[in-house]
Amino acid sequence: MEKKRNAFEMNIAAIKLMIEQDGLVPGDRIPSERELAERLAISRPSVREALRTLAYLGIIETRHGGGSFLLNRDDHTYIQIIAQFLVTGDSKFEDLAGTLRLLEQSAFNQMTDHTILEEHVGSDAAFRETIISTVKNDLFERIWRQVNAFYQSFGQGELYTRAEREALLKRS
Amino acid sequence: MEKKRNAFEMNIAAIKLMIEQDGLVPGDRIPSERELAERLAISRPSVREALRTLAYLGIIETRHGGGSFLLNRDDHTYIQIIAQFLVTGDSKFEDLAGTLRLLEQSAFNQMTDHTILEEHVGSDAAFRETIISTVKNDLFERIWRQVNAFYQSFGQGELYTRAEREALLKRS
DNA sequence: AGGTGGTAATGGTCAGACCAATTACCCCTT
DNA sequence: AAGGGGTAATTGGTCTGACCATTACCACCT
Repeated sequence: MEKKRNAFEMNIAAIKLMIEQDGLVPGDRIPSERELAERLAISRPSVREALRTLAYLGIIETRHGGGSFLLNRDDHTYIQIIAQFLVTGDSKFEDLAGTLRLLEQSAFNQMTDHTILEEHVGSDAAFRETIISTVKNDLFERIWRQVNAFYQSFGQGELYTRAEREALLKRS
Repeated sequence: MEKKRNAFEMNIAAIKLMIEQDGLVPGDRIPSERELAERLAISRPSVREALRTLAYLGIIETRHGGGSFLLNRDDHTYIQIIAQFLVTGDSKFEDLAGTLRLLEQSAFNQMTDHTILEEHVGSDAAFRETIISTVKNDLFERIWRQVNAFYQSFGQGELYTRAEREALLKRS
C-alpha cells in the first residue's frame, strides 16, 4: 500500500501515461496545460509543476503561445543535468584532465587498429574524438563528451602535446 | 548574447547559487518558499516550480509543514529518473556494463601495486570499489559510482566472475 | 522538569486574473 | 479562386490571494 507517493510524482507519471496512451510520438504536441488540468482533475499550477520538470529534463519542449511538444530521445538532457551536478561539487579542476586521460586511455587500449589515428595526430581534438568514437558505446561517449565540454569551458588548450600523441602511436 | 534562457532555469540556477552562497551543507534547511520568493523577487508559484524540479532530481527533500532540506549527493535520484525514461525505449543496457568495464580497466592499468586487490578477489563489489579508489580522482570516482548505481538498479549481479578477477591478478 | 495544548510557520493545492507570444481563422483584395 | 493581412482565439508565463494539512515551536500547566 505505497500508492501514496507525492501527488507531484503521480502527476508526472499521469502525464507520461497519458502521452503513451494517446500514442504521441516525438514531435507531437501534447494537450495544453488547461486541458491537462481538466483531464487529470488537478489545477493548472500542479500541471505546470510537472511540465516544467519534464521540460527541464528535456522530455518536452514548451513554446510560449505555441504549446508543449514531445522531444526526441536524443534531445534529452538528463545526462547534462547529471554532469552539471557532478562537476559543480567540490571536485577539483585537475580532476577533469585526469578523468579525460583515464577515459581516453581505456578507449585507446581497447582499439585493435591504431592506424586510423595517424591522420589525426596533428589535431588534439580530432585525435581524442577519434579514439572515443571507436568504442561504439553511446553512454561512454556521452560521458566523455560532457566531461570534455566542461574541460573546454575552462578555456584549456590541448590535453596532449603533439609529441605525446606521436609517442602513443609509436608505442602501439 | 544568449543569457536570455528560460526564467525557469534561471530560477533554478539562482536557488542553487543561493544555497552555495549561504554555505548550506547537506542536511541543512533551505529558506521557506515564501522567503525564497521574496529574496529572488519572484512569485511563490515560480519558486515552487523550481523547488519541485530540484526535489524530483533528489537535490532537496521537502516535508509538508517542515520545510525543504538539502540532501546528500548520494541520495540523488537522477539515476532512477534516467532509468525510468531510458528503459522504455531501445535502451542500450549493455552500454552500462561496457562503460563500467572501461572505467575499471583504465583504473586497473594505472595501478602500480595490484597486491592490495588479492584480499578482495572474493567479492565483485569490493574488488571493483578498491580499483576505483586507487585512482584518487574525485570526479572519476563519482562518475563511476553513478554509473554503477544505475547498473545496480537493474538488479544485475556480479560484473565479473571470480575466475575473471583471479585471471586479472595473475596477469599482472 | 516534563508533558500538553495552542499558535505560528511551512508546504500543498486551488481559483482566478492578466500579460505575452503564437496560432488559427475569416474577410478582404486582387 | 488564391493570396495576404488583420483580428480573435488559443496557449504558455506569471502573479495575487486564499485556504487546508502538517509540522515545529513555545508558553503554560501540572
